[in-house]
Amino acid sequence: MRLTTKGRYAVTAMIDLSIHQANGPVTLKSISDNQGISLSYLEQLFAKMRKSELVTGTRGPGGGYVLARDVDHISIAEIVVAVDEPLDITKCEGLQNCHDGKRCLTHGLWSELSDQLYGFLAGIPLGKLMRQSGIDQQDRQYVNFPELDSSSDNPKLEVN
Amino acid sequence: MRLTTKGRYAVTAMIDLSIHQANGPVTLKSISDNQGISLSYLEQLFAKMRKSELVTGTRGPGGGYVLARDVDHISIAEIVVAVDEPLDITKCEGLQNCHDGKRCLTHGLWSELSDQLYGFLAGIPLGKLMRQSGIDQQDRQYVNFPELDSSSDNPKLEVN
DNA sequence: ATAAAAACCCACTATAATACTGGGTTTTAG
DNA sequence: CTAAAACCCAGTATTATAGTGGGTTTTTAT
Repeated sequence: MRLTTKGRYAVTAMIDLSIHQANGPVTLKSISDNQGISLSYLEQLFAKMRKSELVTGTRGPGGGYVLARDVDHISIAEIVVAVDEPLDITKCEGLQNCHDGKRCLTHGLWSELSDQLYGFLAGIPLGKLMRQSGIDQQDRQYVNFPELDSSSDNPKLEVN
Repeated sequence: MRLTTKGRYAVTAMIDLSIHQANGPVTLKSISDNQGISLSYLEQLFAKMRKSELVTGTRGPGGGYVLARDVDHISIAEIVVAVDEPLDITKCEGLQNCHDGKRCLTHGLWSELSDQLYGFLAGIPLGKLMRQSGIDQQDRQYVNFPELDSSSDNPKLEVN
């Protein structure tokens, strides 16, 4: 399991979507404007999330995207996995063998860690993050974070 | 907090180091051979981990690296953070302002999630992963994973 | 002393992933 | 019929990943 800026874009877009979908389908254009992500990149991300059945798109004027499921039945893990592709298995080639026929450390250990991480992110529903955004489920566009200490400029965090 | 193949390389190398350091300092050459990571790339990774005081290097013949602390006092989180650079803050520029003077969703939500993730990985000491490798603390080089179900070819995992 | 092993350092390069640009075509509401 | 939107695709710029290849210093062993 990887966790990169790409996943963050997807999660961010999904939060924006979940906030605004009460008024009907949300256009990628509006998410693009709100979150500063290019429209075409959003299209790519949503194409994947649509294939993973996290969102459904409706065409035509008044169309856009809505969540395919309730906001509390979509996990962060699902979103992240939907957009980051499985990345060709370079060394082990999916087998248990590598490095001249012996199994490498990486294979088992990272899949173990990855499993744990997946479980962790699977336990965080989109709705939880959405609620933490401090928005009152209305169509407000800009967000503040009362429960977050903004001054914690933590070196361990990497926030774009 | 990011989690990419780079972090996996670092964690893998550190596990290899922790397994072999009983016999004295471990050379990057040996880690390179064991794990199939290029020597120079390892040098880059270890330069960062040395700056983060996770390892100490000794020069000259018989030299190499050892862990700077006990295997149970180095967390996976520390290793990952040591090698993945803070990645220029593109939009918010470290401020709480973005998108025409308003605070963006991403900033607070992802740092919140990132914090949780960090806490999660901080709770996993290197020693735990090392022990899961099934090695008996001896100088055995190749590893099996009795407690892992190899047949779980899980699509959510990305294992190189 | 000298040679060799290793960290340590640096500049460059190849590959791959990220993110975007820009053009389309379909579908559908009005 | 028009326009708004999803949907699609090929290409490109930028960045990160991973590696190559050369060095210098430090230190041990001969």
